[in-house]
Amino acid sequence: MEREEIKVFHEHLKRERLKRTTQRDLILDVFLNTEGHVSSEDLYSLVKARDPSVGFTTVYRTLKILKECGLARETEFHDGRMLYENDYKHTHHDHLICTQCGALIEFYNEQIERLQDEITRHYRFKPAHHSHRIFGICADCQKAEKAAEKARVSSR
Amino acid sequence: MEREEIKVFHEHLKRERLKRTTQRDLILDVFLNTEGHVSSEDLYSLVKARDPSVGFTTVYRTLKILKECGLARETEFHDGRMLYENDYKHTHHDHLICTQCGALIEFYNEQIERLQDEITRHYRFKPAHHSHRIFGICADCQKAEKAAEKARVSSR
DNA sequence: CTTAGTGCAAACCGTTTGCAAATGC
DNA sequence: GCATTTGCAAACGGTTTGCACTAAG
Repeated sequence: MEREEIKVFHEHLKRERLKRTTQRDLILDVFLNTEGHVSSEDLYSLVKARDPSVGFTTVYRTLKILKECGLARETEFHDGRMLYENDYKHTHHDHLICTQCGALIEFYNEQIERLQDEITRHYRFKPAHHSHRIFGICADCQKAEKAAEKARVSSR
Repeated sequence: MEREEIKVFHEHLKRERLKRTTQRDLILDVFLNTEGHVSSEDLYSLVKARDPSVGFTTVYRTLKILKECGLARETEFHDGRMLYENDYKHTHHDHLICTQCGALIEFYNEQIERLQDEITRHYRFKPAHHSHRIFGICADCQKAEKAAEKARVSSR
């Protein structure tokens, strides 16, 4: 299963006349072993743990390549940092983002996707990708808020 | 009509125990006279034209206040810069963003809005705002691309 | 007269770049 | 051998902050 992603990567390198290096192979391998969303720093420290000689710059540059060949998907969250997730043959989804605790909830809605197609067709716009994020307070944080409120009232 | 926005602003200042200053009044006034999307730099130079003594920092800080009281809406575009638009009693819309020329096409879709409500309700998520952006190539740039392609072929 | 706001410069932070040395092809 | 990649350090660009000074309430 992960073989396939490695193949995609190597074919992309060949197609673009980029070189296959031990660093790039390592970074891909580490990336494929992550779950969910990782920042470039996260990835860097994971890579560093396996080979301390690898530089930050190389991680960045490799992430860019991973994006280009569709292996990584980049999403920006509420604090302005970018997070990456494995995107190869992963079902597309968008995000609810809790601005309090940073929680990420994935959602997918067939109808919204279809409506988007309609919209782009209407404007003769050739869509490449989209970013649909809903910011707010997650269920847990709402509960915590209510509990805090209660405590405040009873202590008066 | 713009009176109303000024009132909203002054009431927000009072409510938050912030002070009304000539700079803040000026920045709001300049902002209300812009059309469409402006960057903080744009706004800064417009403000500067009316009072060269105003600093960048103050424009930033005031934009933050304008966001807080719902007068300005901040959207991030493809190059990572933030653009601001007058959001007071303006009908909500989202954006198609041309990654080639930077063109912004506004769209609004009632059904998508409704589906979003359904989704947040399902996750008991309290939505504050959303950002729905579709990136791709606008009709004009597609035309230009095709024309360039044609020229390339015929010159062979 | 007390508190908040201003403008400046410096700090910040994630990202990008210039470059000499190292590596892949 | 030639071109690309690497790691480092320095640059970048938009934003934020510390601070002495100024102005609002």
